Amino acid sequence: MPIKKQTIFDECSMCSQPEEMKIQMCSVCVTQKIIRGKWKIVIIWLLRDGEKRFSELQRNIPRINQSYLTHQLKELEYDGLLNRKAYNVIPPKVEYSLTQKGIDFIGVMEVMDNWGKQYILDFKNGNI
Amino acid sequence: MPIKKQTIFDECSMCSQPEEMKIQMCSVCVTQKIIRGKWKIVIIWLLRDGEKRFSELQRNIPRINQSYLTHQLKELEYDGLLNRKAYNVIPPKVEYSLTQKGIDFIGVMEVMDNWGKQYILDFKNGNI
DNA sequence: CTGAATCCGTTTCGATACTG
DNA sequence: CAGTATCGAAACGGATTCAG
Repeated sequence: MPIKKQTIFDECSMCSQPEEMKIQMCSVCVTQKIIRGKWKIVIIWLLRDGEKRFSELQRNIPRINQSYLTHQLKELEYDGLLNRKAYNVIPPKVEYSLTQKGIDFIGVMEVMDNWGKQYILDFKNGNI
Repeated sequence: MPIKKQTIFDECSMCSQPEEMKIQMCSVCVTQKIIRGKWKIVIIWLLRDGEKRFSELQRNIPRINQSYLTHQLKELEYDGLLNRKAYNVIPPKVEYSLTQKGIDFIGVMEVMDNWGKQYILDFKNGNI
């Protein structure tokens, strides 16, 4: 799984369309791509309190497998949402933390949280 | 692709975990699942001004194929974000519109839009 | 016009084993 | 401890054909 640069910028679904079809979606699409990975929002959420080591993340996301966690972290790093700080020691030690952009993203997740809470509530009350 | 009921409620990635690992993620996960489908946010966005016919949606999302559009619409309908109104005429006529829950979701997308705009800006300025 | 059904390639994700 | 490498299953999504 080679990742060289931003993973979310390849192309927006709409912005390659003819002018009359273009809608202001690119920015929403970019944001969507950030969180399409199954575990990315969990990773960001776990890092909101401060930096964590690889193994801490792994412990807190029990059903993720190691290689995929690495992959998701790498994508988030290349996309500029988190910092990776590797200490040159044995055994290895790597700490991940949110960048400013990652911190800002928490705001998006809070809105998602609100909407989702209400959705779940309505669902339980049989309104959906 | 059979869809019987809510597509996003199967289970949250985290809430089946032991208590000490459970984090308040379910509501965020639910919201994420709404928009994981490649075209769902575009569909919702296109419907924000009012109801549209199937063919209008198809015209406005040129690169989607018909059967997949049907599928995405069905999921959004079952998940309670949009209404499907079928007229019993020939040729067939079906109109889609947002439910209240779908309208509320626009708010989430606006926050995503803001974050994404800033992200794109920072990217263009070489800050990412 | 609005689907349904089928086929099929791609991407995502999980399991496992190995490395410095 | 924090990765790589490899394999395979499952989900996603596109193309095509058919139907009322």
